[in-house]
Amino acid sequence: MKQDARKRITIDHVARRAGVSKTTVSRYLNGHYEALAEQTLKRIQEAIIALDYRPNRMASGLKRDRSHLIGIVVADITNPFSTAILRGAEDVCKRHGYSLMVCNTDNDPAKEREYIFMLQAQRIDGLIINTTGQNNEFLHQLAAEHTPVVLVDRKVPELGFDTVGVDNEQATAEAVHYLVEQGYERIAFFSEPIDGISSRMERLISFQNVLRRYGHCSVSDIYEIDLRSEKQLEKKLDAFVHSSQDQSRVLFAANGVILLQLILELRKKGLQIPEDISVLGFDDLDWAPVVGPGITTIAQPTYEIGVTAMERVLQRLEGDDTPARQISLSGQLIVRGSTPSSSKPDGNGSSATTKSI
Amino acid sequence: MKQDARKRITIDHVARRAGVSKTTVSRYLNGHYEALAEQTLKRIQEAIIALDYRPNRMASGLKRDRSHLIGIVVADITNPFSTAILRGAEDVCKRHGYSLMVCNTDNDPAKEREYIFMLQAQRIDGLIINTTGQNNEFLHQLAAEHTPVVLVDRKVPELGFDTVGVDNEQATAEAVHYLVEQGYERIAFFSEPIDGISSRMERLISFQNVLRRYGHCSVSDIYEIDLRSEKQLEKKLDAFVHSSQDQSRVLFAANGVILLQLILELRKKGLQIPEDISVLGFDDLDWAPVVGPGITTIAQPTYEIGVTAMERVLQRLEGDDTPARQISLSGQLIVRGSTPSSSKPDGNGSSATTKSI
DNA sequence: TTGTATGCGTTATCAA
DNA sequence: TTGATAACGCATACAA
Repeated sequence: MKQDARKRITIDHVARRAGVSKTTVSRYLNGHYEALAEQTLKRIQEAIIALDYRPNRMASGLKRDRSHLIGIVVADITNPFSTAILRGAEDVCKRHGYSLMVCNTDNDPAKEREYIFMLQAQRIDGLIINTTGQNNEFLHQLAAEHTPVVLVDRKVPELGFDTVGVDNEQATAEAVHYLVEQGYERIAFFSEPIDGISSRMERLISFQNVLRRYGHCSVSDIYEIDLRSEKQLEKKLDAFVHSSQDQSRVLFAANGVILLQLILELRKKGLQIPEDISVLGFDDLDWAPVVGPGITTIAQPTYEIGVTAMERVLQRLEGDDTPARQISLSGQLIVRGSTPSSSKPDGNGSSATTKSI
Repeated sequence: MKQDARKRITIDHVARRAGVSKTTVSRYLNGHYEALAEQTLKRIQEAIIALDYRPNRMASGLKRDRSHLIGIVVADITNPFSTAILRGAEDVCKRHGYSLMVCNTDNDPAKEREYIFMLQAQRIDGLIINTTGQNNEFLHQLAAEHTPVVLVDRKVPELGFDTVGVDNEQATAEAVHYLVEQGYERIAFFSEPIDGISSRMERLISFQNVLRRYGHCSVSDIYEIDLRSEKQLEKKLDAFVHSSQDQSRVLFAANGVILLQLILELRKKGLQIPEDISVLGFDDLDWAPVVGPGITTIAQPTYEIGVTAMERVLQRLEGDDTPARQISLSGQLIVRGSTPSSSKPDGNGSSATTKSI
């Protein structure tokens, strides 16, 4: 019935051709060279090359209960933040002979759940996840099956998993501190909905803490934007812009997505950066230097987050059963022209200063 | 020896609990409801839920020679062009119960080869690849094993595979046509190294063809830039800038990466867009509207490319064995302020006109 | 409508 | 140093 009668090459063919048993071939495949006569070793090598044999990972996976697959679940694969993490994870993965299964949830808990199920069905060996926080039960299940789970960007304390992300508290504090010192009278915090998302929460809290320490009036200039609804951003930005008429003011964008949306909206309104309003954003996107006078940003070590998360998974896989670790990598404030000192309304122009924090 | 003595739930457990044989359970799992008594069907359902059973895809995959895995190999996963494709492919994949294995090659043929091997080992059911063109032999092998392969963005005629991408000829022609009509005296083509990469080649050829038709002098203003070498872009941009002193001029960036690099370099030199030099880029990146006066771009239907490629794979998987198809999706010229009519050095400001091509 | 027996390609156990 | 044999979890031919 099948088109091609010639079956695929299996370990049996290799064994036959090398004149040994498949056990012996298997030993070779798994690097037990100590237990092989030089003669047989060579014969096996030759047979493998001659037949162009490729071991079947489904078979060995079934037997050993190891798929060599690592799942990675991100909120939005088109977000540069996610892809940088992906790339970091991928590089490490490859080096260790694992492959990545990538899943995109759009922050939808239902989609996330479906993906977790799929990944479980594939018997992934480990999982890196930027979770919505709504599927803790299923994540727990994974862990109970001894599948290491590492959370990136977002923490869920009750899960007790390893966690990797930027140090939001420090990075935000540094940036807000800087803005206050630049003399801004009004500093607005724009974020996607906080929900229970730890990274957003941490940034908000740090933002408010710093302002409170300074006795700054902007403690309540907080705007949560659901980008799925058309006009929210426009309205809320309007509200802030009008309420801060004639004051020196700056927008703190809590992530790269909201940063871009804010800049688009400012442009639509004909507001100039920084003449009419200043801007600072979390996430140092590649276009930040070329928009307006250059956008001041907080650079996240996204690639390293991916690398670190993946390394954590591999360590767990190798038997590390020390308590869960919360790993925070530090961010870096990159000052550009979008946040000039508010007394002297001009500034550094296109030069960029970086400041480790 | 193992930590957890409780083994995983298998089809056997379900069978036992439901009081049937595993054959029957298997029938249920595969949707052969016609062959099941309502009674047993219910009992099986209950057992599955009670035990929270998840079929093991490695096992079923081994038996059926189907992994439910689709490989996707891209040159650079941090490039928005790639991620948009990824997202399209992913959406379709998910709808059909497949999962994506994502691989990143950095345009390195060696890496590409390693990944192809890995994917073969995992017995992927299909492959979408943005290939370097240096591993045709191995891609052929895959096809010989009846694994559908679909090429995105780059064609390799001798491979005889399905192909999905933007219509480079049309899109480029439209854009160059537009630039000529805007009255530019010098139009420079900047691209990453053409090598044998079909999409780059097609854009170049179309570029030159249009200029020739017009008897335009810029037919040889061609610059290939290897971005891995530090100063190449700077030097070549310098060369063009100096050679076109006092002429109206525009940069045609053949993809999004080179576009951004050009803009960064212009800024470093203190050259204004469009006062000192105009710019047009292939790939409508999300920041294009907010850089300078807005960058005129060619929008590629990247998401649709991903969707279409994945659909092609699935069709092949379902037995479609019609001849290979070359699918070209049309691009869209999006006119913004970076390419004003060169006679009247001002223009549309921030408004954008789109023009289907 | 259901069950028995066999095999998918690999690894692990045990014996030689 | 090597090999025979029995799993791994599932699907299928065939029988009942």
